[in-house]
Amino acid sequence: MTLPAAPDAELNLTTEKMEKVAFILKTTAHPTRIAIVQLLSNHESLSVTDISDKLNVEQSLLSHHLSGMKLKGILSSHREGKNIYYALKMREVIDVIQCLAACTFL
Amino acid sequence: MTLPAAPDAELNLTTEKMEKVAFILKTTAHPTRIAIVQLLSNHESLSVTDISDKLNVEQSLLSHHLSGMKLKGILSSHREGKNIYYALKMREVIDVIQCLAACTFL
DNA sequence: TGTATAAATGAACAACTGTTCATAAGTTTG
DNA sequence: CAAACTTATGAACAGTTGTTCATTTATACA
Repeated sequence: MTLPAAPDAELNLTTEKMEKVAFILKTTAHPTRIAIVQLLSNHESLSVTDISDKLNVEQSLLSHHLSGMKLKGILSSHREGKNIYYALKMREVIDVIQCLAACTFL
Repeated sequence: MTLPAAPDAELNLTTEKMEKVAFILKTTAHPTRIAIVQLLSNHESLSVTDISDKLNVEQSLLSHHLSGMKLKGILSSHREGKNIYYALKMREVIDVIQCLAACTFL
């Protein structure tokens, strides 16, 4: 299911928008973080240990990534007993990654 | 002209692909570099001074950005007399930025 | 209350990035 | 060839990022 590959649209962003775009790109630009987005795109919400197990990333490191992403508005979280569940808040990120992933020549 | 906003597709990338996606994101994640992509999406090819003038970025700094982007496969370049012209090689990057730019709530 | 489990935090540090500055290298033209 | 112009390069440095480790906070449950 690839995106429709808009045939070379013109790009016309304001400086402000460019900065915002750069911000999003930067915030997502990391294998672990992309894996997190992927996981949460398929799971509605997962606890830190869930994610840690599935991705094989050490608790503390994962926590740093998660809270960073939350801080930047990409994820949301809520506590449920002992666990804290994270969810994908900015779902547009999926589109972006999808879009890039479609560049098969990569 | 917004992208069709594929309604929450599932994401399923291999580790390798995730790394490549992260790489592209990282390579593009900078206001100046996004501006460069934008310029070159509208201009086929421009010399360094052209770009420097239009973006108001100092020559040396721009050169660093340009050669980085070239090294990473995003741009191409060729000499023509005194000037060196850069062009957008990996045009898929436009789609990505387009896509992100469509997230108006940003 | 004490112990176990889950997650966050903060210090420390290496690695990487963005930027500036001075200089070099390639090209044209007088 | 010298002078002018265009672009690249490399050193230096500040700032940011990714990671690890030890510790702390929060919750549950015996």
